[in-house]
Amino acid sequence: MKPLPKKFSILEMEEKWQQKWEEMGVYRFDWKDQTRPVYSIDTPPPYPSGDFHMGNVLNWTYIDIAARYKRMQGYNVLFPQGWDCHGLPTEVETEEEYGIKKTDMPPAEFVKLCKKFVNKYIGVMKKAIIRLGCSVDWTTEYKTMDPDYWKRTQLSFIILHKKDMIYQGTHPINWCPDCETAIADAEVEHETREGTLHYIKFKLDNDKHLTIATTRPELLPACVTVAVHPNDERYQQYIDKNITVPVANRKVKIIPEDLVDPKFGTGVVMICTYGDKADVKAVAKHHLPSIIIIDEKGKMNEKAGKYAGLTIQEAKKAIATDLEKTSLVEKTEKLTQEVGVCWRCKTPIEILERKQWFMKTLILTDAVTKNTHEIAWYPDYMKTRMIDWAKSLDWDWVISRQRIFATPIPIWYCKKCGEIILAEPEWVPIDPRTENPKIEKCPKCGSKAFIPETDVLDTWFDSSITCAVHAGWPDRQDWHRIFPADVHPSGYDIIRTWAYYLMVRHLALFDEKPYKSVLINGMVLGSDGRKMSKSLGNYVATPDVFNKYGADAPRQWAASGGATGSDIPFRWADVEYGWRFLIKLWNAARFASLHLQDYTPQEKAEPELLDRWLLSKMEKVTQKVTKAFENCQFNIATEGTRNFIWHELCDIYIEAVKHRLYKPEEYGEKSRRAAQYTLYTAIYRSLQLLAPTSPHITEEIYQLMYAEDEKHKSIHISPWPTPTKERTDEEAEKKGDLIIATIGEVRREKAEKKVPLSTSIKKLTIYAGSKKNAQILNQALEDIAGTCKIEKIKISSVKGKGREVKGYPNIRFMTKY
RNA sequence: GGGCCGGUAGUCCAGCGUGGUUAAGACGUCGCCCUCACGCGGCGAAGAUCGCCGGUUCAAAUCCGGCCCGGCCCA
Repeated sequence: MKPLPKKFSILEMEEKWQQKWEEMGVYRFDWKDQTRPVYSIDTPPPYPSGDFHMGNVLNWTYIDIAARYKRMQGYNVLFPQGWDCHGLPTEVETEEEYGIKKTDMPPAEFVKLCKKFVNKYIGVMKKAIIRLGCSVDWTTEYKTMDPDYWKRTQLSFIILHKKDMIYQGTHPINWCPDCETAIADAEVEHETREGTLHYIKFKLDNDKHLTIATTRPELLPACVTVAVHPNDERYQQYIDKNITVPVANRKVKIIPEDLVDPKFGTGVVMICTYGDKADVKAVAKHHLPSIIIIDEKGKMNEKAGKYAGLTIQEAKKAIATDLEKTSLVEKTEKLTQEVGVCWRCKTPIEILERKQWFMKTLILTDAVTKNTHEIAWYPDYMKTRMIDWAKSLDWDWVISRQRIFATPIPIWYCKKCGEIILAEPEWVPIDPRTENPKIEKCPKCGSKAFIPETDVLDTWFDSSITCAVHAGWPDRQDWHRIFPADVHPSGYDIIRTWAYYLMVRHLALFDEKPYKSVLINGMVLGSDGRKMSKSLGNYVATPDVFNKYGADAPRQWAASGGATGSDIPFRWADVEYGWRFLIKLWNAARFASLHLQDYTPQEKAEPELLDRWLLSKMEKVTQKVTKAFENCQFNIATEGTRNFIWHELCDIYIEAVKHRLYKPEEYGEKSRRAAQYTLYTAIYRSLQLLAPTSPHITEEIYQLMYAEDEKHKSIHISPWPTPTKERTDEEAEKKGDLIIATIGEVRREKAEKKVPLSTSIKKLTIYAGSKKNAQILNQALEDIAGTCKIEKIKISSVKGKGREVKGYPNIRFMTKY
C-alpha cells in the first residue's frame, strides 16, 4: 500500500484518469459477452452548439452515475454517445460563422460548411463530456449527419412509408416567413408584444352592422366567417344571418363558436385562414373554406386582390387606411398580446397551408398511453406529462422541412405522371437532390425523367430512432438483445418531444416500446431562482466550474442538489461543499494509508466494540445507498455516503481509535490490528459507494491503497458490495451509540465550560444506571479515556448524580479537572 | 384557460408513496479549540407556528377538500 501524499492536484488527477480509462478501455461495451446481463442507455445525442452547459452537466452526471453503478453491479453496460447535427440552428449559425447566406451557393457547398461548423463544436462538447468523467464507450460515437446514420433515418422512413404510416397532405402548418420553412409547434415561442386592436364595422343585410375587433385587419381578404359565443345574448339574433366582410366584399354567415371569448373586444370575431390556431380549429370544425392570402415570403398573394405584392405590414397599413376612408373603423386601441414567433429569428409566424409529409402519430395515442404506463418513470409523476401531451395533440406530426442541412426525404416524382417513387432499402443513403432513383423508368408510365423531393426531414426524425440505432439496428442480427434500452434519460422539458417521438417511431417501426425506464432531470436554475440562461445574466459557464474544482465536486452538486426530477439551483457554495468533502475523504484515506503501512488484508483480526459498530453502520449505509441507486435517488445515495464518511467514519470512529493506532504498546497490538482491519474495510467500502458519483478521486485512492490487494483493474469494475450478516450487528450499534453519546456529552461539557478539548480530565465518574450499561461502558473504557483525554475513569452500575447523557436519562457522570 | 411541479429556519434543499422519533443535511450566523489525516478542520449553540383555512385520525409536514402565492410547459 502506498501512502497518500499530503497534497494533490485535482485537475491533473482527473485528466490522468480520463486518459487512462480510455487507454484501458474499461468502459467498452462487450458485444461478445453472453454471460453478463446487458444494461443499455439511450444517451441523448446533444445538438452540438459548442456549449455544454450546467444543465447538460446535471443530465450527464445522472446518466454516468447510473452507468457506473450498473457496471459495478456486474452489468455489461452500453453507454453510447452521438451527436444530433442537423437543423435550422446549425444553418443559421453557419451563416453567421462564415458570413454567408445559404442561398449564395449550391446546397452541397452549404452542407459542407455546416459539417465543418458542426465538427468544430462536437470537438468542444466531446471534451466537456470527457472532462465531466463520463464513462462513455467512445467506439460507439456517431453523428446524425454521417452517411451511415442517414441510411438508418432513411430506411426508417421507407419502412414507415411501406407500412402506410407516412403520407403527404395539405394541412395548415406553422410557417416562418423569414426562414421560409415549416416549423413544428415545439419551435414556436410566445412573446408578449404590443399591437393595435381595430374595431371594424361589418355590414349586415339590413343596413345595420356588427363591429368586430381584430389585431390583424390585413387578413380581411382571408376572412371566411364571423363568430360569436353561442351563449352571448347580445348576438343571439344574428346567428346564421349573413354579414359582409369589408374590403373583400364577401358575404359570410355568422356562426356560434365556443372558442370565442365574449369579453374580448366586442365579442364578435372574424375567422380567417389563418390568423391563429383557433382559426384552424374553427375552420376544420365548421368545414369552412380556406383562402390563403400570404405567401411563403410573407407577402400578400393574388388572392389579396389589390393588396397583392405588399408585405404583411404594408398590407396592414393599406387596409387600415382604406377602412378609414370608408368610415368602417369605429375606433382603435393599444393592446398587449401573445404572439407566436419563430424561436430562431423571432419573426411572427404565419399559419399557411402547404403540401407536407406527415407521420401518422394520432392513431398511436392509445398505444403510447399504454406503453407509457408500462415504463418505470423516475420520478413517477413525470409520466403524466407524456400522456397528457400525447392526448392533447390535434394534428399528425409534420416531418418535412424546407431546409438544406438535414436528412433528405428519399422520394422522387415522375416528371410525366407524378408517380411517387420511394427509395428501396438498398439504395440508402441517398440524396434525391443530387442522385436519381435507381430505376430505368417510371413503373407507371415508363417516363425516364424524375423530379426530386427537395424537402428534408425534421431533425427529430433523425434522433427519434436512437434506441434502435444504439442497439445496432439494422446491421446487427442480435440488436434485440440490447433493445428496448434499459433507460432513457432526459430533461422534463423535452418529454413532449424527444421521449414522445422516440415512442411513436419505435412503436410504428417495430411494434415495441423503445425504452424500459425514463430518468428525468430537472432544470438548472441560476442563483436568482430562474432557469439559467445567458440572456438572463444568471449564467455560469461549465469550464469556469471545471477549471476551479474539476469534475468530481460539481458532480456532487448535481447528484445532491435536489430530488431526481426537481429543478436545482446552481450555487458555488454547493460545489465548494462537494470539494471540501473530497478533501475530507482524501485526508481520511491518507490517515488510514499512513497507519496501514504494515497491514496485510489476509491477516485475521478480532474487531472490538466500536469496530463492529462502524462495520455495522457501514453495512447499513451500503443497503441504503444501494436501494437509493436502484431507485435513481442520487441525492439520497450521495447524502448517505457523505454522512457515513464525514461523520461516522471521520468524526467519530477515527477520533475514537486514534489512541489504539498510535500507542499499541499501551493498548495492545491486537487492538491495533482490529482498528487497521476496520479502517481498511471501511475506507474501501466508502470508495466503492462513492465511485459512481465521484469517479476520479475514488480511483486515485483505490489505485494507491487497494489495487495491489484487491486486484481490480479499476475501482469502477470492482463488484458492488453486498452487506453481510456477520457484519450487521444491531447490538454493537446500540452499544456503540451509547458510548458515542457518552463521549459527546463529555465534549459538550468541555465546550460549555469553555475548556479546550485537549484539556485532560483527572477523573471521570460515570453512574451507568444499570449493570448492563456499566458493562457496555466498561468495554469501551479505553476509547472513552483516549478520546476525551481522561486520566482515570470509574464506572458505577448504580444511578447517580451529575450531568445527564443526552438520550440516556439513566446515565450521568461527574468530572474532575 | 389547461397540464405538471413547488411553497419546510436568513438562504438552499431532504422527508411526504406504507400518517406516529427532540423535522435531516448544507450555506450563513454565534461561541470555543493551532487535538500528532484534514483550520478547505474539529467541538458546541442559536435559528422552522413545515404557505393559509378546514376535514379525516388517538396522532398530519406527511392523507382529503378549498384557497392564496411562485415556477415550468402548453393553449
